[in-house]
Amino acid sequence: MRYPADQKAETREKIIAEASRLFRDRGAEASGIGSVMKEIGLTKGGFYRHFDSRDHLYVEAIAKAFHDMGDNMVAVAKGAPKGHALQAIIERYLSMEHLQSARTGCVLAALASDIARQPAAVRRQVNRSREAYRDRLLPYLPGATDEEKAISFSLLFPSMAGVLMTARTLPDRQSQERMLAHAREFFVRSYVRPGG
Amino acid sequence: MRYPADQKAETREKIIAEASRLFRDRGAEASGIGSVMKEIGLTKGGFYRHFDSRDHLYVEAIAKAFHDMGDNMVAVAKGAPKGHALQAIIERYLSMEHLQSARTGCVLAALASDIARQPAAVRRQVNRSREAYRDRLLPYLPGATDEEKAISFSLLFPSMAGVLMTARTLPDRQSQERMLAHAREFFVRSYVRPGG
DNA sequence: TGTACATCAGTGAACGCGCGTTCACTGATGTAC
DNA sequence: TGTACATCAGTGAACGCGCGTTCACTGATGTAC
Repeated sequence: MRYPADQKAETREKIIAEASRLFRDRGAEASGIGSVMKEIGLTKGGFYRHFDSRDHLYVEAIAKAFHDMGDNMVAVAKGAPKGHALQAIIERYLSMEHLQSARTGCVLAALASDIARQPAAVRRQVNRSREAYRDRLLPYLPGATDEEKAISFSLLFPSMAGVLMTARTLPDRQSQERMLAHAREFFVRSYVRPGG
Repeated sequence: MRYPADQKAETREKIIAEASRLFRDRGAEASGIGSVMKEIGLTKGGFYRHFDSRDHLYVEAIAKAFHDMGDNMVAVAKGAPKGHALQAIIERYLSMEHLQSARTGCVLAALASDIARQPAAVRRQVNRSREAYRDRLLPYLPGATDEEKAISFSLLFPSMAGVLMTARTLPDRQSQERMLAHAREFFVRSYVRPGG
């Protein structure tokens, strides 16, 4: 049957949003097209009216994850007391809430190893979303120039992603909380009050 | 046919070693039992003479990866000039050689997100190998007590793993080298010469 | 305004494929006598 | 020392399953007249 005018675009966005969540939550390889479509109430055959292949979805789902994460981090920064934006970002990133909500959390902590195994063409596209994410956060990062801020970003966020994903591997909540607490202390000390 | 006396144990070790490499290289989900067995010149049916299930192999393959990585890092530390063990470890970990050899490299950078998605029972076993790895590296980490050293470990290694895996996602060699170089500089400054 | 027709998002069955796992079988070696 | 037999690591075919992808079909809506 024919569907209302704007429905196709809406469905496409739903597929991307759901894939973005499922990929982060269960892993990209463990989340099939069938489960993505089922989750939004459609059948998997319809997927190919929106994407040429699963790989095309992969790139868009990751872009969406970077974008949503950017929204969250910018909101945290803007909600922080004056001069404490970066500290608020670090404390939110390295929180138990973030650890427990992988499906809406940082895509690096959830999928970086998987992205690293993709062909260069895919990684080139993913890199563009990563740079867009980075550019939105530059204002809150230490450094005299945008170049210095970009270096800060490419150290701080990968490091925090590594700590978050490692904490997620720990078998009990207390160890996780302890690792995150030490990391918050370290990163705030290193990036917010360097030398202080 | 019946096989020579010690062959069973040898085959078991070969399976674990090959799985350990393949899981890190291609991802755990992408490396089937068939490909592991084929790689060591056997057929997949024989796998079940050595393991009850794929999950049992998973835990052992990761333990083996931690153990081999421990051997490497201890060797690097012992080969370094006096007082420069930690610096040597950081520089080796954050090297292009390590970035390009995921199959023999750090299991956290390769598989931490995957481990995080495993049931608690699996994570408990993995955690024991991680602690064994940590304990071997304690002598080279900053801190007045073993507890402080353990905290240093659980900050430094997850952070470096995050940087390494993120660098692996970058689409070109120059960006990768740049990210690693900045990270080496930062981690040596933060951990080897804090305040210096 | 009313009618005939084209459109095309979504359905659901089918495809080949590789997965983890099972199992009857093989046959060189170790053991019992 | 020689022979008969038990052992069991590894083979290879088969299993059910879910994957990504294809495709003939459906039918409410938009368009042409």
